[in-house]
Amino acid sequence: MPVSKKEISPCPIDAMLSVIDGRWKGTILWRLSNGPMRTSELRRSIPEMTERMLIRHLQELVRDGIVLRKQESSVPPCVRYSISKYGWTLVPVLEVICAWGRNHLRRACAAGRTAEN
Amino acid sequence: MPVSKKEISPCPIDAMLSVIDGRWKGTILWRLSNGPMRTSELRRSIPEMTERMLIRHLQELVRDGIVLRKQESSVPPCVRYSISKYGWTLVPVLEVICAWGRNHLRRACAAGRTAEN
DNA sequence: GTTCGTACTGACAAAGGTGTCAGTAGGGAG
DNA sequence: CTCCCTACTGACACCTTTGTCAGTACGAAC
Repeated sequence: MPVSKKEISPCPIDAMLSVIDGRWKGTILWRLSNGPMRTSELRRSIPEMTERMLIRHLQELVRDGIVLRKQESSVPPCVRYSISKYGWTLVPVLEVICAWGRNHLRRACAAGRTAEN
Repeated sequence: MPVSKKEISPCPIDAMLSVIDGRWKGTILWRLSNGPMRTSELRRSIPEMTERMLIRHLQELVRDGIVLRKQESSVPPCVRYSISKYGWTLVPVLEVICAWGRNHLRRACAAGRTAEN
């Protein structure tokens, strides 16, 4: 089930990126940062994403210890995902990334190709 | 010349990741953070990377305004790359990423699979 | 008794990033 | 005259990630 970089690189930047990297992981984490959600809730909240991808990403996030999976084995199965205590240490990092990205987008929009510096 | 995500996503996290993402970009930036370097110097300093990849990544970094290309048109061509003023705004972000990654690697090594939470 | 919903899996095709290989120009060394 | 060095390009194969499609179990609703 390949979703992110296969082997664990000793480079810390790569290590961090391998956790975040994956087409929808950022979005999933973003949704979960508002509180626990069921699989189907998550899927419906990101319509462009397929269920297959959701599950593959969730499994990786769980494997990496970022997300917690809690199953109430009722008969229509009910699984709830939430950000783990460890996962919360990731959130400030995402915020830094997000801040830079926002600035980058502004720059990309504003300057078609003006000042480089 | 595909190296990173094709279309510009409106998501700031994706925007930032598209700048960093690429097998060798982190390493290249790391090397350049010690000062300007020639193409061949860079290539030799990262032996596992091919010249082709170096150049593709450098071109993207230049396109994104992170890296500056300075050509002295002497007869054996001499091109020097350096981190731009804008590129330096990225460095603290990389440091945050790196710090988290380092911690993550420690955790991954120490805990084969011990405490989750 | 067929259909719906849940959370998932497996097989497979389509995209896209990465790597390999050869080739470019022009001066210097041998 | 040939080879080496520089920085770079183009064609192409490979492999990983992404996406599509069908199928699983089980109970509840109709």
